[in-house]
Amino acid sequence: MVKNRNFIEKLRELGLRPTKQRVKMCEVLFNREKTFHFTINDLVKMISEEMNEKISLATVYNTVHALEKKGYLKEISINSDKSYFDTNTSVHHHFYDEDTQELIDCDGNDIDPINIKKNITGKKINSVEVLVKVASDNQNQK
Amino acid sequence: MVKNRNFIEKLRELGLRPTKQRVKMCEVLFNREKTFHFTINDLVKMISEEMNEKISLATVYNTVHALEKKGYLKEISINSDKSYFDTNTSVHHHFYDEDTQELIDCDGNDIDPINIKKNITGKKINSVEVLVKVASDNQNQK
DNA sequence: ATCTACATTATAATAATTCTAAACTGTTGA
DNA sequence: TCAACAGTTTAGAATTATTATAATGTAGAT
Ligand SMILES: [Mn+2]
Ligand SMILES: [Mn+2]
Ligand SMILES: [Zn+2]
Ligand SMILES: [Zn+2]
Repeated sequence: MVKNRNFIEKLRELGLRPTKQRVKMCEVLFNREKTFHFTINDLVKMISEEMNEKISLATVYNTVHALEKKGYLKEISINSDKSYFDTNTSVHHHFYDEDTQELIDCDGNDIDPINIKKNITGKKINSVEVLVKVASDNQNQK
Repeated sequence: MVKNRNFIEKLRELGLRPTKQRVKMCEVLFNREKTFHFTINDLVKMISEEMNEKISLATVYNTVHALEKKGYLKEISINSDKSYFDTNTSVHHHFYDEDTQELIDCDGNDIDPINIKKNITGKKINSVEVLVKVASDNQNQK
């Protein structure tokens, strides 16, 4: 989503009413240089730091899912108890640091294109994603 | 885990007491020809079908996690609200059918080995897993 | 301005997972 | 033999993550 822009217009274009909750969330999510990864709880914390009134947790879920459906957020699968979201909606792979529980984007040329030789009859491929789990090198050292 | 075997011995070898709950769970999980994927709820259903007394949900979680730690179960990441587990503990990739919410194993030669060119300093790679999401071909057809 | 239909919010409910107190079991030593 | 004790295991209670829905808000239509 375009940075430093009137999110009111932008939300209207998407068919979403530009409520104060949504505009604030868009500012927190998209008014920045780099894309980033977050959990719902991270986001709630970020919002409350920038805002006096608090947005209800359910509304944060609602809006995140609305923006996901419109293609402005992506959900990332991790072996974990909570969902991660990504403001980088391009097709890309991830490193997951099991020590810090942080996601790191894989650049296009960090991993060669994946060639899938099998195909499931009647099904088409929607996405191909690689997850590389990493952890501290000196975990079990002598 | 070896099929058609005395799970009592086997559990003892792992340092787990062979309680009736655990032995029954091992039978349900490992006394079969092929490996399979399941959610905790799937497993509870399978157990109650084969057993009169029911095992508490917390115990199912405990035992699944114990077997996972011992390397006899693997957790699989999916964009979803529940965890999937796999009795196939080898390194392998998956197709995920978004229509039926079923996991399908990728054979070794369905996907070429993934070459990771980037490395995170001080971190070692623990796993590299590909998830291929598929869905019905004629979803949005004219 | 008022009505109406739909969109949105946020509380209440549910589902998934974990915590922990009570029950169990294996070991030790009288 | 068999308490006493120290883990271990179970499962009900508690917590956390997510969703359902009742209440509230809003954009036309009249
Ligand atoms: Mn989602
Ligand atoms: Mn786990
Ligand atoms: Zn990313
Ligand atoms: Zn598998």
